[in-house]
Amino acid sequence: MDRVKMADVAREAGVSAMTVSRVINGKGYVSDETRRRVLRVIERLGYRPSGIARGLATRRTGTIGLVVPDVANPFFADVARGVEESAYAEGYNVFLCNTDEDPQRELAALGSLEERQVDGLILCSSRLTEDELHKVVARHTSFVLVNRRLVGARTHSVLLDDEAAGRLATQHLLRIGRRAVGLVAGPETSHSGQLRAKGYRAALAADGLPYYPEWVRPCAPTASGGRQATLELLSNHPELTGLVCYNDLVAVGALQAAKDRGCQVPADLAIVGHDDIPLAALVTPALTTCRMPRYELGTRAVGLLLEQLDSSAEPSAEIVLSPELVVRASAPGPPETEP
Amino acid sequence: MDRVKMADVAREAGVSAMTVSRVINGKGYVSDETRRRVLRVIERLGYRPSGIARGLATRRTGTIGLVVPDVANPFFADVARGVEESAYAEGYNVFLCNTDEDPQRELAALGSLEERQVDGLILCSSRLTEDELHKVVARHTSFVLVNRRLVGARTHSVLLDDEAAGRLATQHLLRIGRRAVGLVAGPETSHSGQLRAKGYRAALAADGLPYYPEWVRPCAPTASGGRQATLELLSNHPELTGLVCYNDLVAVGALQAAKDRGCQVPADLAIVGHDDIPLAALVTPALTTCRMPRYELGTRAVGLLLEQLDSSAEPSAEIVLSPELVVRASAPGPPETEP
DNA sequence: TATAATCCTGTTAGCGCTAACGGAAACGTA
DNA sequence: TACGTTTCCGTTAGCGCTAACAGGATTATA
Repeated sequence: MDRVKMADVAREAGVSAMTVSRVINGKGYVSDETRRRVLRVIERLGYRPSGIARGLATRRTGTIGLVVPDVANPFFADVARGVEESAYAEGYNVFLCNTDEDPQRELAALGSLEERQVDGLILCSSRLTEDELHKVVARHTSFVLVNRRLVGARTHSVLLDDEAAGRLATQHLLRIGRRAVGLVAGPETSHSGQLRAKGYRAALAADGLPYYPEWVRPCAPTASGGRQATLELLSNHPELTGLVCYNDLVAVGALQAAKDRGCQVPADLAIVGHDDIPLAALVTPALTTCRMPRYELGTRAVGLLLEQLDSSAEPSAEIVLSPELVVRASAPGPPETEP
Repeated sequence: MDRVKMADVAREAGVSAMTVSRVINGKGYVSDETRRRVLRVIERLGYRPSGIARGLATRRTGTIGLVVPDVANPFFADVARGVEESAYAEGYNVFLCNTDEDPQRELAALGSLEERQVDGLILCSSRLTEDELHKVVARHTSFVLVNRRLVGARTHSVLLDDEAAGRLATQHLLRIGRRAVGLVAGPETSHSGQLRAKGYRAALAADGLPYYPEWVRPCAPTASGGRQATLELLSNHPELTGLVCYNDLVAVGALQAAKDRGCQVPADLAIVGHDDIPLAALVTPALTTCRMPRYELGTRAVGLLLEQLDSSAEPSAEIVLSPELVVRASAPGPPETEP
């Protein structure tokens, strides 16, 4: 039992395949009577056009490739959701490739998507070297980087202002009177982590406070990484009254470490995370955190990509999305002051 | 600048396009010398075959469609990861469609995937009616249902034993001496929820305990739904010493409700969740839960799908995956007994 | 040496659709 | 009425690859 082809519909409707194509694509001219006749046959035969054949003829597949390091990470899941819903609304389908944080997997996925002739590519938090990334970008006319910049390339990017996030988190602690504020910094190789640390230092300087490197600890980007780094920090520096954490997962580890040491949160130690993943609101005490608009990362990336598809030789564009402080029990806001 | 075609490679290598195809696909006979010459030209020109053209000629696209209700839900994210990694290992790419729990979106996604001529479809936790589902299945030769059964259809399914999960969770509480065990049941329309409730009742009966309907409360499948239902249960039935919860999110809500009422967990009230999402290990106290092998749901679904693709007219197969109890602080195990 | 099988390569037709163009009829305007 | 424009439909060629077959050369065996 073969699939119904346009030629089958054409024969039954007594028109050419090209007329059927015109009806389906709403192009050119078709009389109302002819259109009705064709649509009736389409309905009766249950015809569905072949996107494959269409892609070959038009050199457009109506697909977008999205490459993410780990779809089970709530951060990337939200980006994927943003991409998928925006793309779907514009009639595109998304090929999602998960690379398990492996650059080799990433290169393979990109190659595979090229063979499938996706109309454009969105590459999220790439783990490739700058060299590799330049080569990849050169092969595609429509490409958007998410959460990564590439200097010297005609590439669109959607970024998060990680420096502002680090500053905002630190400022909040300073504003509620915490003067001994440490940083659980995440992986030393993390570009986001470095920018958040820069924001931390900038907030201290803006308040005229000294920066103590011994109050800063790198860690794995996991709850247990955060727990361990916090235990070490608190045991060497019991004077700390606040902690800025690389992300919410690390902050949950810090909560656990505080409990391990009989430290009350927020009374003895106030804690601030980053990202506002769903977990942040569900732990006790709920986390104060810098919310990063992940879903919007996805939707804006699609926006940029579609602009590229609709026009040619655009100069590269860069969108930077700003964080927003979400105040919860782990670091409550300052007391209300009378106006 | 046009993409390099097989014909370009053929011209430079001084062979026909068909020989290039043979080299690329490792089919038929090609002399070593010719193969080397062709591969050199492929490398030099940076040729990548068109998967689109190949799909049209071979009627195989090397793609699998996966439809999930919410990719940001950790349950489905893990299924997606399992599918993607298994498929990738077999040389397939996955089209992931997110339906936002909307049956109309689901039907649209399925139609779209049909046009793209995916080689097979995996439909996860479908929200379609039985009628609708029958119609969808009839259009595809290769189809796998995940976490849903369809009676009267030649369809493969991969299922979770939700009844066993409910039984296991309840048995654990009974084993640690909790005789007044309630159930926060999740949505009344949830098939999984109904099976877990059945398992709860079976475990009570197996211990010769009476079933009290007033100890059972439906709720939304969210933390706040769980919190509210638990508050109501505890206020009407302060005699309860244990709670089985529909899933981990609902169980976190129950933790919050217990704290609201000054109830110590597990001393006054032991709590068990379902699914073992990452959150379960990160809250305090960490949740005892029934771990459902979501990643394996995905990998087994791909396995079944590939079997279908490799042979014809297979009878329908059904795989049922079993839960596993993960004991944590919210409901610790029984004290060790001397052998 | 004759025959059959294997190796190697090229040619042909087709997968299912669409861009581009052409021809005819109908319509609008001067 | 003549001319230009619009509407309507069909034909042609092609998108980039591959299944199937054919023809010639080489190898193995009786």
